[in-house]
Amino acid sequence: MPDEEPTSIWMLPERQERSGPGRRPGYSREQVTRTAVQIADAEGVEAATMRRIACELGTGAMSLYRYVPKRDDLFDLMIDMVMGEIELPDGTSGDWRADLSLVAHQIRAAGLRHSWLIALLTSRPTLGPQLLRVHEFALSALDRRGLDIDDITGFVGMLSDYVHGAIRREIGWLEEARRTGLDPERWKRDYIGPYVRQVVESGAHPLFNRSLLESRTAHLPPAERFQYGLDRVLNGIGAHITSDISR
Amino acid sequence: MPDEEPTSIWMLPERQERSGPGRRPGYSREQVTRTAVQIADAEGVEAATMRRIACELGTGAMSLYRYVPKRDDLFDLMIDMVMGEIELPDGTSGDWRADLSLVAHQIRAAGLRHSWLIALLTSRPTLGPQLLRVHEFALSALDRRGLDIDDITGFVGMLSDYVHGAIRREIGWLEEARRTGLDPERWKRDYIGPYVRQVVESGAHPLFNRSLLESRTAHLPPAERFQYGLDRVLNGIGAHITSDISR
DNA sequence: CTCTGTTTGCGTACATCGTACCTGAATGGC
DNA sequence: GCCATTCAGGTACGATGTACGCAAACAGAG
Repeated sequence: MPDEEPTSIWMLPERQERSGPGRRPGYSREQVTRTAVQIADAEGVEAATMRRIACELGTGAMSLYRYVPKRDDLFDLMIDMVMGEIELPDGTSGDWRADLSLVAHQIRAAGLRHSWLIALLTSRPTLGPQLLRVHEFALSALDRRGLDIDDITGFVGMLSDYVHGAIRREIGWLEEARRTGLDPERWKRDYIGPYVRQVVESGAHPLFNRSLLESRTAHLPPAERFQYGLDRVLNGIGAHITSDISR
Repeated sequence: MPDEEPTSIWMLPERQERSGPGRRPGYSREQVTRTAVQIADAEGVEAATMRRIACELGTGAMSLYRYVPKRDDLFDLMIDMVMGEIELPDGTSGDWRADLSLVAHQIRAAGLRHSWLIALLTSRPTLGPQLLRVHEFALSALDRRGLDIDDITGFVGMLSDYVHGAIRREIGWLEEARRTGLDPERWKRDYIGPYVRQVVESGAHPLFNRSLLESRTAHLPPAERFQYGLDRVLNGIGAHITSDISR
């Protein structure tokens, strides 16, 4: 029956190990996904091709299609595997600020460990079980605080937007240098450097210049810069919480 | 001299129209970019291949490389052309809230007109002249309000993150349906629908369920929903402005 | 054990992509 | 009119996702 009707990867169960006579599957969906994640970590997501993953597993490219319907579905699986690395307590603590900070820092850590994560996560809507788990934790951190569900959803979205944007700003240029093949040093000096210098020296963008030259947080450790922006987002949320002694 | 050393597209001038004897260029960088934008608008950015663009212009694929070094550079040019559509007054009005709202709504409009814009814009750091113009306007809207440059940059980044995220949420599912080739109706009913229903019925994510089922803004016109979140972001900024009667 | 039906492993093949290279035509200066 | 120069565009290469089909492996029936 080759006419698999197209359905979400999360609805499509993996081939059972013992469904009847025939060869036993030599690999698993989870194993394929883990290999793809490892390759993407080491060489970028564009290196995680079907052939390369299969080669790493010691098999042929087409074998992977026994475990994953399409390459895009594999991306969803990779995202969800990495979201599974995010460790959260069983329930919220009651301190919404601490809970949301925890989620934010955990996602940042995952995004730094896997530099392809944010690009994939924001390139397409995906709703894997692990992502849902993290999302639900963030939502419940703001529950029972006098906010209606639309505000809760909106604030979590706002936080999410900030985290994704901040991580992108943190690794964006580095990733771009790697993607073009140049080493970051040379890329910065010979490729983007001259242009930025020209823009600065033109004097046409005074505030942009100040944000480059006069910034103090720009030379802060990235983690502190992240926290700096995160605090502003959390303050924005706190301003809408009536009993806002942050707990 | 074919050893063009790699440099930013913004530093690489277009071939002069009259540099010496030889044929006159039949096209222009701007013309190639506009064609690419039109194709991407109509059929998605993945349809704007070098061959397709050239075909549309009535020429061969390789001819385009006389105007654009690489395909990625063409993406930067497309982004900047669309950012050029954003109309802003010559200077800020003095009402920072109105100015930032204007930028946000203009970017949203551009993102809806060109459904590929946000995906490209957030997939790689780019700094074209038109993007710089818009960025500078947003920065200067918050200038002279008692904020230091780090706060100004941070708030504009926060706003930018929200706008990108909100647009993605607005067109994300629609785009995904188009990308997979199914019509949105069928995609929603047969593809993602059953999974979401299963998630909801499992009852494992009560707040996620409420955000789907009890939301009032979810059934609001998209423009109002955008404004709803935008107001929250602007409130967050306003809370940090000392003389905050919004002007 | 032998046979048979089922399921997986995987090689082959195809369409499509970006783009390196090369040939030939067009064109302005002498 | 000749020539150096420059662009148009065909051909070609390597890489991609993946449709297709065949051979191998294995469980159960006889």
